[in-house]
Amino acid sequence: MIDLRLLREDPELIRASQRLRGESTDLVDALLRADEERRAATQRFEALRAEQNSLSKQVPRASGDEKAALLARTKELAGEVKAAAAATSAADDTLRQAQLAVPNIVQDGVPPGGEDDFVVLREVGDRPVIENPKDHLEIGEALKAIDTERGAKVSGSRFYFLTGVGALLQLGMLQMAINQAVEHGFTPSITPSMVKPESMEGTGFLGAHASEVYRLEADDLYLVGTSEVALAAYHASEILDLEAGPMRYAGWSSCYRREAGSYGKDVRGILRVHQFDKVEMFSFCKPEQAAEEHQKLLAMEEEMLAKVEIPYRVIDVAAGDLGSSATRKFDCEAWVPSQERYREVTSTSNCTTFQARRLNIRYRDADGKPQTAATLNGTLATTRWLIPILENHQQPDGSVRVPKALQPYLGGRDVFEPAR
RNA sequence: GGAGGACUCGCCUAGUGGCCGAUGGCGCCGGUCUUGAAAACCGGUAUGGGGAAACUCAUCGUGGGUUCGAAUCCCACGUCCUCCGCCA
Repeated sequence: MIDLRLLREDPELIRASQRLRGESTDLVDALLRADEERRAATQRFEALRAEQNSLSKQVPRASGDEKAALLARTKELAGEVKAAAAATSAADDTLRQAQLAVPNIVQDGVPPGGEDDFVVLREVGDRPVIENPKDHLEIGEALKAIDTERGAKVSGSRFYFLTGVGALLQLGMLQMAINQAVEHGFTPSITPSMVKPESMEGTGFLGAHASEVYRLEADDLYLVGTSEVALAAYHASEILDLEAGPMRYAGWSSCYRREAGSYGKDVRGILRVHQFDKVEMFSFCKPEQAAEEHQKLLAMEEEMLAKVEIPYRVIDVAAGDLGSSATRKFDCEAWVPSQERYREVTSTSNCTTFQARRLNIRYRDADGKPQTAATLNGTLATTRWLIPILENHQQPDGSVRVPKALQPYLGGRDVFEPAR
């Protein structure tokens, strides 16, 4: 949610941001109107309520005719107050809806435009020279590491089994991610993968992407698409102590995505699946620290990518592709030899106070006054990483070299041989 | 699944229809005293909204209801605890 004070002071700032995103400025004007109306409704209600309170106080002291007159008036007032209260709460709802409709303000420097208008910040690592590269599924099947056929048999399309070295590789990689996070002072966390509607709503995943989310009707719960949801909601309605610096978490969870509307897209292998595992970083900090923290999360991602020895590039995502909560977003895209292109493997977003405002997450400023905190998130490793790991390290004989940093997590193995 | 009990300001607690945004203790912050500290004493110590301000409104798990008036009465829900049953 946008800060309403900022909206009142400088609506043009928000209109400009909307234009950068390629979205309508009407939403901003609707929000301004809703804000205006809510304040008017509030004032009407409060005037009536104040009168009611003061007359009510006189009732016990009055007697006889005076009391009867007072009661008659207060009785009448009670009805008016009730009506005014209803109008106020309707105005509150309208305001909230209008506020939810306006995305975060785009940070200065974000490239304008849509999905294809990102700016490449850097390319890191040398792409391996591989003749007729096999894709990850072919490699994974040969290693008996990935089984999408049985995934489909058991659960349907976009499901898979990781078996043998595939299972070990994923566990090792995620363990390595957790260890790195711990080294950097993050609190390792294993989080619920089912959450209440308000947690889902609070993190902003029930907006434009509601159709991406699995809902458990019978229990009124949602399956999370990332542990960001649980980690963000973890401190909901709390006042955090951020004096010692940002509070950082690394959440390990399974993630669930419906992938509605992506029929026929990336259907082969495990690039786009309904369920995967992920270690996600999440930071709570003061707003003035957020941009620096964003760089820190990006550096964490790059450190992981270096450890698995994958060539990648970092992109500065364009305004129109930011999603509603982010003010800026950097993706790391790994080189996928079989596709001869880069594919997203991490994403880190600076949500400034946008998400925390919804979730009512605050800290105390130098004057001891509560202020809305900033939140940021970023990917440290996911199942999808297995794709560039397998493909970039494939050998002509069908084996796969294990990156050095990963070897300790795999009992010292330095190569995966195809199963006989 | 069934039967009970509880939910108040960081923590513990008082409060059974108007004088309660709410008592007291602990903790915390500031001050006095002290070479310094402790102790003692004094003062302060929820959050949000509206308003230029004076001020005002809301919040006692959540949402409804009764009433001129609700922390207090009624209903529903949630969470936690105890017991019984059932399943790991």
